[in-house]
Amino acid sequence: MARTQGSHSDITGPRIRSAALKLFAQQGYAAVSVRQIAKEVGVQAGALYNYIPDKQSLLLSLMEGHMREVLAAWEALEKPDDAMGLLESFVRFHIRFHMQRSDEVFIAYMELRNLSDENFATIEALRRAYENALETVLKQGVEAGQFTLPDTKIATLAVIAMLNGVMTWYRSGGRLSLDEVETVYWDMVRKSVTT
Amino acid sequence: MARTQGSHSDITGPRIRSAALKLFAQQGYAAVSVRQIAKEVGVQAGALYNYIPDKQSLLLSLMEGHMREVLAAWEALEKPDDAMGLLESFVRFHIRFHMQRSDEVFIAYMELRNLSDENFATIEALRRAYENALETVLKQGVEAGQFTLPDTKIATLAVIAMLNGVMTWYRSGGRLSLDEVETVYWDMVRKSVTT
DNA sequence: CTTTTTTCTGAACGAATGTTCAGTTAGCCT
DNA sequence: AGGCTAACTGAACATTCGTTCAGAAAAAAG
Repeated sequence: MARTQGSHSDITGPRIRSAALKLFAQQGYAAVSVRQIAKEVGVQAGALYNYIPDKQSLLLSLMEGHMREVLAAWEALEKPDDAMGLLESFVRFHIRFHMQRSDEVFIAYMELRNLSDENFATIEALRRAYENALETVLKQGVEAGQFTLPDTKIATLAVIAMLNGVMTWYRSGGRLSLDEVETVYWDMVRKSVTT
Repeated sequence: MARTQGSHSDITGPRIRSAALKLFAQQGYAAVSVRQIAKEVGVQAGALYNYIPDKQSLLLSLMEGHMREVLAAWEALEKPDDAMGLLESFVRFHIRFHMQRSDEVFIAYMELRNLSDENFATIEALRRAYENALETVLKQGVEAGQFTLPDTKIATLAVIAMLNGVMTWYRSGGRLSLDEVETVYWDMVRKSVTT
């Protein structure tokens, strides 16, 4: 056997990415073998190398793609002008967007240490850009006198950490709807940044 | 060569644990080889098996030991009676204790997926016990009318996630002292649970 | 239908993995 | 001083790892 029936580059490529995404999130980059990914796709290990230079590049590509999508989605979002409305937008956006892509998020935050120095710097810069989006909102609110924060940098990291916590426990179909969860978190965030 | 100069069981044992702890935290359980740990200790790979049954047991032992220490330290802490004081105690305790053991914390939260089902259940139960310590405080505060929370379970997870965020960025010798960081976080937590 | 190109197989590579164990030596006990 | 035992070495085991590549088969092009 060689080329199989119905085999196409534009189908196998994405399938490799999504299989790798799922497995990396489940077991971790280092614990997943190339052969495991190939098996999930239904192909031999060697075939992957028509699509990726090596395993590390696959990881980088997944992480970079995700980070750019988050940033683009936030940019594209219609936002109110005032700081309070902006912060609520951010909280709800963050929870909703990240819940839909829990695998990507998990990888982007957990596999940083498996990146080479150069690749790490790339991803780190993108993450900083996203954090800056939130810090900008917080700063605006502090200047307008709407928020009371001793340190917007710490507050930024604290809020993001808090929101990311959702993904460790929330499962759709549970006790609360996603909208209810958003509201609960928004209440806590709002109170934590105001007096 | 065989037994080396100055070799002792009561020295090598702990050294294996601390080397493994450091390496697992840095690179992840799956990415660290038994030979790597042995090299850090200054010993051959086979020697480790005088101290551990296998690699997985070493991971479990590190995680379980850490979780039990956290629980014991919280139990042993002198605590005030009122919910507000209790919550502040918890926030400051959590940050201080976990900052001193960032490697342990990182492993305990990140390597759960590398545990067998049985071992996972063991660790998960301990983690639940710690979360319950916080939830008990929150419930007490809600009953006393000091806290306003729609859902103590979510609030528990949100607060812990927020506090754990410290460890991703705080480095001693930075702009803020640990005490200042504690205070900033306590302010945010306090405001988030009150009206 | 024939040729070319794309896509994949299957085998192979050296290196690294976790684990076992017979043998060797250092430190302790008498 | 000599024997015993605890502590370790070094080699070996079968697997598995990421990666390469010649060749085969399917699809596309002519």
